[in-house]
Amino acid sequence: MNDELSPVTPSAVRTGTDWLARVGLRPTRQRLSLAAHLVGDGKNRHVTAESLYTASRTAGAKVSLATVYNTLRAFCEAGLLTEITVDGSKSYFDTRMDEHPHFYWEDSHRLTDAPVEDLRILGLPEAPEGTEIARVDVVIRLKRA
Amino acid sequence: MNDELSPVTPSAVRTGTDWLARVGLRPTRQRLSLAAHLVGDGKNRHVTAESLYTASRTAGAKVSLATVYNTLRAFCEAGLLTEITVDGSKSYFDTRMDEHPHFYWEDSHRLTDAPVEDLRILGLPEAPEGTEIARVDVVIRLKRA
DNA sequence: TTAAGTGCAAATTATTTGCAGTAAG
DNA sequence: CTTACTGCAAATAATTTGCACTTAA
Repeated sequence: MNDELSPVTPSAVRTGTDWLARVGLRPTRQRLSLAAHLVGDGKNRHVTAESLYTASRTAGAKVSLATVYNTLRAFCEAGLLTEITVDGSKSYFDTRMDEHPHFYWEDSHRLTDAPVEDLRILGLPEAPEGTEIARVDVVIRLKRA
Repeated sequence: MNDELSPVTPSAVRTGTDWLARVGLRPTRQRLSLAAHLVGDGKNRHVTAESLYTASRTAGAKVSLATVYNTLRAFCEAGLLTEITVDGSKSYFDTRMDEHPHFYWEDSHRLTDAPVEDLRILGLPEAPEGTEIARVDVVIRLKRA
């Protein structure tokens, strides 16, 4: 639920290491530090390249922004993250891999999980000929009341 | 359903003129030509700045890309269009203003209306304290079967 | 050792903006 | 006339890439 910073404890590093090992990604220093931030405390997180970069550097890690971009892409391709688009300008990355709805806070530009255990989408159309449904994205846009 | 080109007939121009008049936007040559493409045939359409620019020029209109961008933005602010984000890289603009789900064709990067009259979303969470739901976006991502 | 990963800086892509010229009311 | 609109070209923002260097296996 909290989104940006998780302390990079030894156990966080361990978790991150396993996370990478699971998909056969080479555990480099920077990947480990990014992984620790992403999954270190077991909670799921929503980051942008910029926010993860800032968080990592603040925690003392030495990574370049380009590597953060490349790493996020690599994690996505390996199936460790999902990319979510809500804002047009930037991409968000979510550590939670199952299909679930999001809150998008329009004023602060933040993305969080929507607390829904019982969301039901009924009457979903068939996928047209020759296609299949890859995913259904549900984004609940919130504005200040 | 068809998305890019609509013939710019006299009646299309008339429709476009009314469309602009409704929100008090000055009917300049380029706005009229873009409007004719967008709502000229009464069907709703999904365009990107680039696709509308190309379509307009192909039809002989003289507009600059910058003006297409500015105009799309103006139309949005005036409540004539909705901006939809699915792709991260580009923005799509929809002439249909009510809340409705979309198909996003991942291979061709096209956006169309999903044919659903009876889509029901149940169990939607409450908007958190101090916020209200601005809109719920549903995007059905299609991939080649 | 050796292919994969990293970090710059330069390149790309989508979009916005400044400002001089043009046209609508 | 007068203010809004248009069209370039230059500016910006997010992201990617080329390439020499480093490092995990």
